[in-house]
Amino acid sequence: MSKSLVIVESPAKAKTIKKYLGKDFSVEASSGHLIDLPNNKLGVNIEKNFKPEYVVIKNKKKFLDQLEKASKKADNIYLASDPDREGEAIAWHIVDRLKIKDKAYRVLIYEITEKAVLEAIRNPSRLSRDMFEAQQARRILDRLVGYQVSPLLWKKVRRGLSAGRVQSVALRLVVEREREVENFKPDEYWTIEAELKQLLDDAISFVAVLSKYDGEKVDIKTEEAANRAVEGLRNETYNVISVEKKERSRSAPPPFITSTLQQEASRKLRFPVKKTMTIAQKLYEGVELGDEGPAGLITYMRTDSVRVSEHAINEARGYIGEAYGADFLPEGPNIFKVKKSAQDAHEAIRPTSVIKSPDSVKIYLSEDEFELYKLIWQRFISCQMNPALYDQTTVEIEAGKGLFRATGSVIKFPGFTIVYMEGKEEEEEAKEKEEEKRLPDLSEGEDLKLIALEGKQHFTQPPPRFTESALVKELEERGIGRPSTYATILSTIQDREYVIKEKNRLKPTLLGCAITDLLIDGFPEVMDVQFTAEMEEKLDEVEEGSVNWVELLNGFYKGFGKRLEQAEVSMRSLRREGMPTELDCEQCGGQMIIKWGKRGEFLSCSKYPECKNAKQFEYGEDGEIRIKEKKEPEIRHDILCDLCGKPMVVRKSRYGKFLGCTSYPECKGIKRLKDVQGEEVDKVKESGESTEENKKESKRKSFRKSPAKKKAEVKSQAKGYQA
DNA sequence: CAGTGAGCGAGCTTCCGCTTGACTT
Repeated sequence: MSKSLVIVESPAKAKTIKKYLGKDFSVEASSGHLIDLPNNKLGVNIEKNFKPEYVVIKNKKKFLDQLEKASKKADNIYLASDPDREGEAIAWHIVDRLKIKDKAYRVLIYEITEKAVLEAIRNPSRLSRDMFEAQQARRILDRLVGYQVSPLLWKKVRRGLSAGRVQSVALRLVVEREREVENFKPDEYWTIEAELKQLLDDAISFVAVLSKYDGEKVDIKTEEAANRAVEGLRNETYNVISVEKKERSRSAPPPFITSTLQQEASRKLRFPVKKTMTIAQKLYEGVELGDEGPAGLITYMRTDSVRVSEHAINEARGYIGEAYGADFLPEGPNIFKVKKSAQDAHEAIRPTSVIKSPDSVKIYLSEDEFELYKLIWQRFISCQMNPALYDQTTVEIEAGKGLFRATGSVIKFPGFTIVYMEGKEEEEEAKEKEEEKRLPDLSEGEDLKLIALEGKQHFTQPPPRFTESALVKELEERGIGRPSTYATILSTIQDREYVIKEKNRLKPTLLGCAITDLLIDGFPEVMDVQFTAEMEEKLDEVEEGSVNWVELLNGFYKGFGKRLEQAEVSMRSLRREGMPTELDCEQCGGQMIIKWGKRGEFLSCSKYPECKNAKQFEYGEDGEIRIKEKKEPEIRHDILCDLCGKPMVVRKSRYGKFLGCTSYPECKGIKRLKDVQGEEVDKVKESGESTEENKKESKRKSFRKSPAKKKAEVKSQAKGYQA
């Protein structure tokens, strides 16, 4: 009997698939990519048709060795990495490295059900060079941008900065939103609201809003105009002229994909994007369920598709029929359309088994795991349920020249909302509440009693800053970034101090704004939000075999290479000009800017040389700038240097204070404080103080580095001490 | 007890997209 090896990406997936296949199959996982461009250099030979240099990724050698061992025992090797561009490249690199072309087959598994897996294994194909080359082109393009523009920023702005096709556009979106907020001029407007009720004794009141006056749409800008309108309408008769009832239905939202899961977990559970992904990973990999043993509770959490396996739909329909009754179960399954740009390699995020209701597994989960699982479970069940039905009533009321309007909405049938309601952003939520008010049963021609009539002042609102998940939504809609990278994009732009979180919303720093402006100026094509979409179109052509991958890169580099050369000379140097800050100069009121001296960054007045104010500073927790007041050295004109006769100055060392010559380093004259005038030696006190000194010492050593990197250096130093 | 300061400047930073353990603190 011949032995077969199946290679997948995820170890959790390997475990599941193993159960479906017989003992003639062994299943191994690659744990993602094994081969990549080198980390420490460009690794692309631009002159030689962009020839890439491939190396084994650090820490991945053992996975490759493991695969090699397993492949030697196998007669057939099925490469079942994910059925998308990256998966194809993973497969290609493995075949290439292990030299197993003769016994290698490609297998495309779209859903992890027994039936689908067996069928996929039964229909193997060959690897696709075109698809691999599309991935290679994508990879090289990103490398060319990232590894050539970033060094430009080191040179022009500050060390450690970064730029890239994805992160720089994400940053741009945040910066542009901020500018919309800044430039927003709130407009005043007024609404006229009438509180009315029927002429019956126990009638309940409702509110109608003036929509037209004298046949014109209401547009009131000032308090005076509002008062005039109120006065003109106060003594009119309020008469119902039309009552319109309409049935409205709302359909269930599709099951989760990565971006929508992140949004809902953020709105409903207040989870940051990263937390959502960590918990989802845990639910996917498996949770110990008492006697039952470990089980993966959800399908794969990094997906861009709303597709659901037939098996899962049937299971959900069975559950809905039983738990909620036939009224809630549609005649056929609800099918959702997969976005055209989706790679569709995985199913939607759903429970692996609907039977495992949130409550039935609650005791095995942490609070957060339970909440996220409940969210995923409910969303999935609800997506196969009937729409909710509402009765919406619109009433028009005439009062002299004024026409008032009131709307109300009553739920008739809850449908899917009995299980799950989609979360709303604060702004939307307020609006919806307005619309969901009840109206009394009114009839045409009926006169109403006016209880109150008043003008209400409003202001138009600026667009809100992005939350983390709102930015992910925006990126996803524009096809920028992938489910596996959304969380890292957010950390990157925050780690670089391009963006900070303020009240849970993303706000660009001055550095972020400055970098964005430089990049838009120097690389307008790459910074265009359309760039990725256009790149994807061309990658599709490479996949189809109609365009060669080198051709694609040539086309891109023709313009980009020129931009690089240009930017090298013409990009503004913020190192020279100074980086703007929020701080004002205390001497002349001008703006303080960060400049670069021989000793690294310092704060300088932008009016230099007219104003010579300068300050030392350091970066605090959130990248904010903390001024270090520099003490003027205490010059002792009464004490003179033994060697050259100049005055001496009190200096500090790690051992305490001493006197040094003012003309150091030309003159190295030194005196001890206690030797002059019998003064007390200002000794450095106990150990606590001296470690404080040591800290300062190490900080100064690394003050030229970006704060994010400081941590890394402290680590490597600690290692050095131990060795 | 002895010794201390300032500054030069080597080598380093970085991308996007797959995936998890392997690290110390």
